[in-house]
Amino acid sequence: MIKITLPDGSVREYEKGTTPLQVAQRISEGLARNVLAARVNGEIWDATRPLITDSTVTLLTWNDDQGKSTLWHSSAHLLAEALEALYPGIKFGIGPPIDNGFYYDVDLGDRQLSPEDFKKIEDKVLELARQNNPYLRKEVSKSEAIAYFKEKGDEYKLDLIKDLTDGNITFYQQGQFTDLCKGPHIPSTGFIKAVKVMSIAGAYWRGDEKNKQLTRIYAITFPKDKELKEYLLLLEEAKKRDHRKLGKELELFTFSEKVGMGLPLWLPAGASLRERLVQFMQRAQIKAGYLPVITPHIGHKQLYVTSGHYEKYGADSFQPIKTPQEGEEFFLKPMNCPHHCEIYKSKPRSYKDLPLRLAEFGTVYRYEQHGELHGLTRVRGFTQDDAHLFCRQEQIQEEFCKVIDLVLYVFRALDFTDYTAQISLRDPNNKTKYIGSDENWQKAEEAIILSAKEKGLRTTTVLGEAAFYGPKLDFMVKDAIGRKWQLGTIQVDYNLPERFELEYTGSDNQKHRPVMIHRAPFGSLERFVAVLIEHCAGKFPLWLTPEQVVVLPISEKYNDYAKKVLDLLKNYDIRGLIDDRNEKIGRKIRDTEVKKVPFMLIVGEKEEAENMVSVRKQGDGDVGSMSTESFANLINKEIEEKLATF
RNA sequence: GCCGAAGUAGCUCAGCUGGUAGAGCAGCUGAUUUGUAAUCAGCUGGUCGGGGGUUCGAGUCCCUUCUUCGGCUCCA
Repeated sequence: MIKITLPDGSVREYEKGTTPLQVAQRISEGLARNVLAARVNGEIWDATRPLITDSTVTLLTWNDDQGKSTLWHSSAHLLAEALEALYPGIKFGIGPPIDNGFYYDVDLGDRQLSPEDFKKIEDKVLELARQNNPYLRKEVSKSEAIAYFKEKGDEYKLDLIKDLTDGNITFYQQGQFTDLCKGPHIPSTGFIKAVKVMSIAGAYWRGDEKNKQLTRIYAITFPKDKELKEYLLLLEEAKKRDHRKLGKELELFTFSEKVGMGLPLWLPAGASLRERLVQFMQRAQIKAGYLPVITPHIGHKQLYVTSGHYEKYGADSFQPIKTPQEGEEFFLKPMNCPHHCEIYKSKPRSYKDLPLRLAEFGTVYRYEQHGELHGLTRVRGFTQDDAHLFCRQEQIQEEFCKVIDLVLYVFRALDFTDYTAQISLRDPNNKTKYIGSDENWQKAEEAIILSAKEKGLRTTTVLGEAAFYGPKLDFMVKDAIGRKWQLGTIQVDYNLPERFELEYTGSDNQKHRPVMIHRAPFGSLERFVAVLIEHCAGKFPLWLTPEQVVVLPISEKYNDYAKKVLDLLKNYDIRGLIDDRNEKIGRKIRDTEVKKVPFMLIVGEKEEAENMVSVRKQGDGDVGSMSTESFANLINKEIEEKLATF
C-alpha cells in the first residue's frame, strides 16, 4: 500500500499502482470525468500513470493552467493524427501547447494548405476524438526510437532524438499515431470536444532561418463546445477593441508611408490625450521628489560606446548621422540613460544629494525589424516616461517602494484593477554572466522582494530572468477581457554607473559608486495608450478622454444657448464641443455615442427657459436634467476622487 | 530580415473565367428647424499601392518593388 496526500491535506492509502485517475474516481465520478492530468510530487503526470511510491497528488482539470496545456498538448498529437490521415507521408516537427491553444509544425512536402482546408482538418480531428482512443505511454530505448522514425522517414524527429539521452525517451500513442513525447497527456481523446484551426504560418525548423521552413498550424481545442463559442466571442471582442481600428475611428493617431513606417503621427485628439497622461505623471513625480531634465534626441557616438549600446546594437539600428566634420558621428538616442548619466556627472555629488531622481519624457528611436512593427505597441520612435534614480545601495528598497506606489496610482487612475508583479532574479547556477558584486546582487534582490511584500503585491518570482546588469520587477496587468500585458518596469542597474564611472562622496569622505534604478510606470506612452485603448474599448476615463461633453442643441434655434452652456463648462475646465450641425437630435446623439464621448447635454426650448441642461450618459441614456453648474461640479468631483489618491 | 495573405474613393467594402470602375458612410450644396442611437434630395470624389511586362484590350494574368495583416526571429 502507498500513502497519497491530497491538496486538502488528507492522506489516504491505496494499493501500489493506483493511478491518479483512480484516485479521482474514488472521490467522485464527476471529478474523474474532468481529470486531465495530475501533479505528482511537483511533476505533471498522466492521470493514468501508476503511482508506485507515497506521493502528494493534485488532480488537474480544465480550470488549471497545467490541465489546459495538457489537453492542448494532447490535442496537438490528435491534430497530427488527423493531418497524417488526410495527407499521408507528411513529416512532423514539434507540437507544443501555447498560451491560447497549440500548434504543430509539419513538413507538407509540395502540398499547400489554405484556410479552405481548415474545416476538413477540424472534422477529422473531431472524428478521431470521438473514437476516444487512450493515450498510451511507452518507454523506449534510443535505438528503438531511432529505428521507428527511420522506418517512418521523419528526419525532424530523428534530429530531436539525437539530443536525448538513452533511457529517458518515451513515446505516446493514440489511435494510429505514435509520437516522440515526454508527455504528459490526457487519458483519452474523448476529452476533446471542440476544435478550431486558427491559422497557418511559416516557421523554421528549430527557429533557425538556415533550416527548412515548415508549416505551422495553429489550433485550439476545448472540453466543451460552449467554451469554444465563448472563446470565439472573445476574439471578436478583441477585434472590436483593436487599438489600430479604434485609433483610426477616434482619430487618435495615424501612420504615413512617407514619414516612415513605425513612426506614429499623433492627431489632435490623441496628442491631447497623451499630453494629459504626461501631465498626470509629472504632477505625481513632482510630489515624489523627481527632478525634470531634458536631453536631446541625438548623442555623440562616444556616448553609446561608453554605455555599451554601440557595441551591442549599433550595427542593427539606425545608422549614424554624419556631419561636415570628418569622422564625427551622432546616433539617434535609443535610450535616455546615457544622457542622464552625463547629467549626474555634471557636478560632484555628495551622499546628501542621493537619491537623485532625474525624470524625462524622452523620445527614443530603435530600428525594430520590419515584420515586428505593430500599431502603437511596436514602433520605431516612442516616448518613455523615463526616470533614473541614483541612490546608495541601502536606499534601493525605499526607492522601490516609492516607485511601486506610483505604479499602483497609475493603475488605479486608469482602471487597471487586476495585476501581478514579476520579480526577475539571477540564475543562481550561472552567476558569472551578471555584472556587479555577489553581495550587492543579493542585497538588491532582497530589497526588491521585501518592497514587493511590503506593498502587498501578488508576485511571481522567476530565476534567470534578470538582465545582466541587475534584477527587476515588472508589472503584468490583465485587461478588461482577460488578456495579459506587461506594463510598468523597475530595474536595478549596476552596469551603467560602472561604465560611466559615476561617483559620490560618502560621509566617510571616500568616493563611492551609486546604484542606478531605471523605472517607467507607463513604459512607452505609445504602447501604454494602445493597451489602454484596448482595455477600455476606447471609452477612456473621464479625466483623460479627449472630449468630456458634447452639447447638443435640439435645433439651430438653441445654438446660442448651447454656446452659453459650453462657455460656462470651460470656466470649470471641462472639455467639450457643440454639435451645431443642422441635424435631428437622434442623429446627433448617435454620432456622439459612436465617438464614445462620456456625456451629452441636450438643450432645447425647455432647457433654455429653465436654464438647465438635459444630461445623457454614454451607454446609459437619459439621466435627467440639472443646472450646468451642478453638472460641472458633478463631473469635476468624480475626476478629483479618481486622481486624488496619490 | 524570412514565410504566408492582402492593398480598389477620406472610411468599410463589391467588382465571376481579361472588355475600359461601383455601393454605403463621410464631404459639399439645397430643402427641412427637428426632443434622446442614422431626415430627404442633388453633387463632388479613384492614373484600382508604385514600376515593368503579356494582350487589340489589364483592377483582373505574369514579374518586381513598397506598405499592411498573420506568424517566425529579435528586443537596451
